[in-house]
Amino acid sequence: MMENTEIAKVLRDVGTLLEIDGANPFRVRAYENAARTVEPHAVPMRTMVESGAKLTDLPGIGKEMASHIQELVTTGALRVLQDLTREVPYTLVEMVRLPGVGPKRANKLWRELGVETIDQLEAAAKAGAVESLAGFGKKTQERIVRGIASLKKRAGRFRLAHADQLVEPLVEYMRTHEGVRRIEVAGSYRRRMETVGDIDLLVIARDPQPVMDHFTAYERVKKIELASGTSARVMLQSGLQVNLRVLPPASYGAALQYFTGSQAHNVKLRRRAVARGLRVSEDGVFRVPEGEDPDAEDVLSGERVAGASEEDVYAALELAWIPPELREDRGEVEAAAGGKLPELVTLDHMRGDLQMHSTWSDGHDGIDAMVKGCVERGYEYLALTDHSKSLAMTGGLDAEALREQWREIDEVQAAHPEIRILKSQEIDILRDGSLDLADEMIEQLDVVLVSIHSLFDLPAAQQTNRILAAIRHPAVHILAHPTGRLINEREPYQFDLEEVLCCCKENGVAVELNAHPSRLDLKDTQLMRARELGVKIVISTDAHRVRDLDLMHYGVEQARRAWLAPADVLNTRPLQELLGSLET
DNA sequence: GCCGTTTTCGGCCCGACTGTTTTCAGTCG
Repeated sequence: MMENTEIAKVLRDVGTLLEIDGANPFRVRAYENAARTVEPHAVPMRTMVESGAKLTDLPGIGKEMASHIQELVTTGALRVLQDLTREVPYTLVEMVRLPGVGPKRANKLWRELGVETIDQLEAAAKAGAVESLAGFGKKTQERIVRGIASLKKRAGRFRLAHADQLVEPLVEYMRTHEGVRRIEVAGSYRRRMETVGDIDLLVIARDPQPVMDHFTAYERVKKIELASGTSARVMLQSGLQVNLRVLPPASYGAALQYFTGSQAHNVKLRRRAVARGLRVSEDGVFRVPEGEDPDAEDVLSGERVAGASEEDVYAALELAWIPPELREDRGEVEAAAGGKLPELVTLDHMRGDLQMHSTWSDGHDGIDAMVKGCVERGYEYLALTDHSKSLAMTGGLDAEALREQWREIDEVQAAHPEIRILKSQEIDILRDGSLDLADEMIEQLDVVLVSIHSLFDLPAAQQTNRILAAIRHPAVHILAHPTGRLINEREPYQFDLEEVLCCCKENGVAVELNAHPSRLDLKDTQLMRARELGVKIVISTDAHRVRDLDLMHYGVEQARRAWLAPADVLNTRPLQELLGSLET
């Protein structure tokens, strides 16, 4: 059974292989477009196929794509892909993702050097065989080596949102078993880390075996790696490893605490326990009998003082319950001991979204739809931030187009007095730090958002100066996705973030926490630093369609990992207060 | 391969940068 993300991946891979093979570029794009439709679609393709829904009604899905999707859903494979991989090695798809390597170069590397895998490419590049190829050179070769190193660093980790898509149906499936009394996902997933390596599933059940059998029988399981007693480990078809532990009610809280981690957090807790004559394990909290070595292996000796719930585990250590997002040993244990845990921001605190796009540039939905989407989510305001003109590929707006857009905004605003539409633009920061819109236009915007979308490889000093110049523009309010990273895809550009944050502070410019799960930019530790410096922070989805507005929770989760309270986040404030604090 | 129609073909976001060239292909967003 395939999820939409997996179907999208297959379609995308077919497109990439066709591209390497030199196929018609528009045909290639058709596969990419189809993937972009399938991936975020609310209804699973398998449900649509089962119910006989017309797939060709979806944008970018014609007769051919519909039949591909049908085939994938029913057989789990795609004939077209199999045929194609007889022509072009499947592994070249991965190569194309390296910065500096596109379809043409991948083709050349393969045909002229016989390179098919990343490992072979690495060997060839390190041996200096790549630079001698026509169209390649020393710099490209070095770039490839760097790209591979970066790729290997993140091997096997899934973006949180990707993991969500795989884990949610699995949890639903597990719940359908009558023996499952309670189920929780622990680990880095529960701490809402930006990427996760594997999944830890905890289940309370009286009788473990039927639950274990149910788990290993999940149709998306590719391989059962281990299954005995009360624990199992499987590999899903997506490559995600999932561990299951079936537990008795009495130790559920202790196990949940233990398997949620982090390692560093748990070490700190156990140290605290020892100082109180206690021992914490995944089975519970125990009082160490007089004269016994607290590090002894026999974990079940001594009186059990806690373990059924996480709250009582923490309470036994004289600690308030600590939200999972904080459990990184960044001072949360000390804070919990001193009653100084922060009141963390929640989704309910958010009163508006300050970055989104419409069909005026590269968004999928019109202004009216986006506004209604924000109304439905209970927001008081939103900022419409279509791109500026130098981003030609997105259909960025020049001054004239922007004025036209304002007329439409005024109309939509008149129809929706219940929400305030803030006129804004995501203005490109040009090479020299100047902005991609005339000052007389900028001055008329309610919110001025600036960001970088070009020249990612400038030397650090130059990049820093470029950003500083933009921040110093007196009209600028928000620096969007400040580091430019794409999780698992692209490293941040090189610049001095500390200097930029200080400059934001001096100039009253807020930094964005871009909530899109492929960005989450700034990241948690950087946000902590921003907050420490007194820099204002906003959380925005960067939505390109109505559904993307729901990505706000990823931003909030990341903010919680950074200890942010509602007061630290400007768009938790009512409209007038927000506008006031953007100006100062 | 999709789409829309001026309805079964012809068009499909496009401009800039980089490193390789010696006038530009390939990559990127």
